[in-house]
Amino acid sequence: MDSIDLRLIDLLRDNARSSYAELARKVGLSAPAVHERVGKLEAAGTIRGYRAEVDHEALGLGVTALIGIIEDSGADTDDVLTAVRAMPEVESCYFMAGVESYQLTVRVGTIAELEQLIVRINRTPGVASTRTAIALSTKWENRPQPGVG
Amino acid sequence: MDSIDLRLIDLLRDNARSSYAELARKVGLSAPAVHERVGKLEAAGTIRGYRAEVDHEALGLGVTALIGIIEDSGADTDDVLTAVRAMPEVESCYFMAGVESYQLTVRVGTIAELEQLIVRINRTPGVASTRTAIALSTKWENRPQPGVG
DNA sequence: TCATCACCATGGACTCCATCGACCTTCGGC
DNA sequence: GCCGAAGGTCGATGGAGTCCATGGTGATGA
Repeated sequence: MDSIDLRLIDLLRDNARSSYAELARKVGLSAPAVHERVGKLEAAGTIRGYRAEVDHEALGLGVTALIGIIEDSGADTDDVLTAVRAMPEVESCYFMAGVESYQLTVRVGTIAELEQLIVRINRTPGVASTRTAIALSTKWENRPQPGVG
Repeated sequence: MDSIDLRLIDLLRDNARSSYAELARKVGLSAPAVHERVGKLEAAGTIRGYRAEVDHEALGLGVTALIGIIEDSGADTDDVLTAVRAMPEVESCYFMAGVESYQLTVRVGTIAELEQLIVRINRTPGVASTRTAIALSTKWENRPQPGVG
């Protein structure tokens, strides 16, 4: 994990479809060398995968919301987690410090669908209550942190 | 935008480095046809880009937090936004409905750095107060929603 | 200080892919 | 029924991906 690895990571976070030859030119190595380095970063889990970023509105998922979950005292946390994991609308899920055990990022097409999702989460065993905040607009998302990160 | 486009999007969200030939095999078209479809999806903005996903802990950014910003009454929203945009630690930024105008996802290396970041945000003109919640663990992030999205 | 070992980059070779042009099919409108 | 547009397949070619053998370099230990 040296500075060349970091540059490769930066380049791949900027454009994951760059060819190895292009990466090699940019970092000043040969293509096989880059190939091996990237392979090792993948094997080590430093690079987890490659994702296309989409325009959610264009795909009919124009409503983004953040939902905090407060658990029942004595609830089995794994049950809540399993139930939430089964909901495809939940894009991200963090286990939090504080009153709200989980913080979710969800994406749905309409406010009506959001309502149904909230109802479903509230009905989940172990969930005491939820708090929902709706994103009116997304300024930016998943912006890579250059240099290190 | 037909079902083949949606499948291509799903495949690219799963692995953005798939070759056109591989995508072609999976959707039952020729490679040039897939090439043209993907190019159109990119040109239309439906596909915004391709990003490598990294293990943030491995890169020394093990602390994730969510920060809500309450603005001063009468503050210029653009000033706050510009200031926050200049902070590389801020990975995502949503403009929200509710008391907290902005919701940020931030990533730093240590709690000390988080403290400094919060101080910096609080000192930003237009910011009345902030509310920070720390993620103890990330259950999942940026999970693609299959089928549509 | 020198020998040894392990690791990594290089360069070549071979296979496969990206991509362009030409032609074909299908569908809508006239 | 004909024509044009859109979008598909096919074929060719230039370049990329990837494997392998070789050589150089830095660290370790005697």
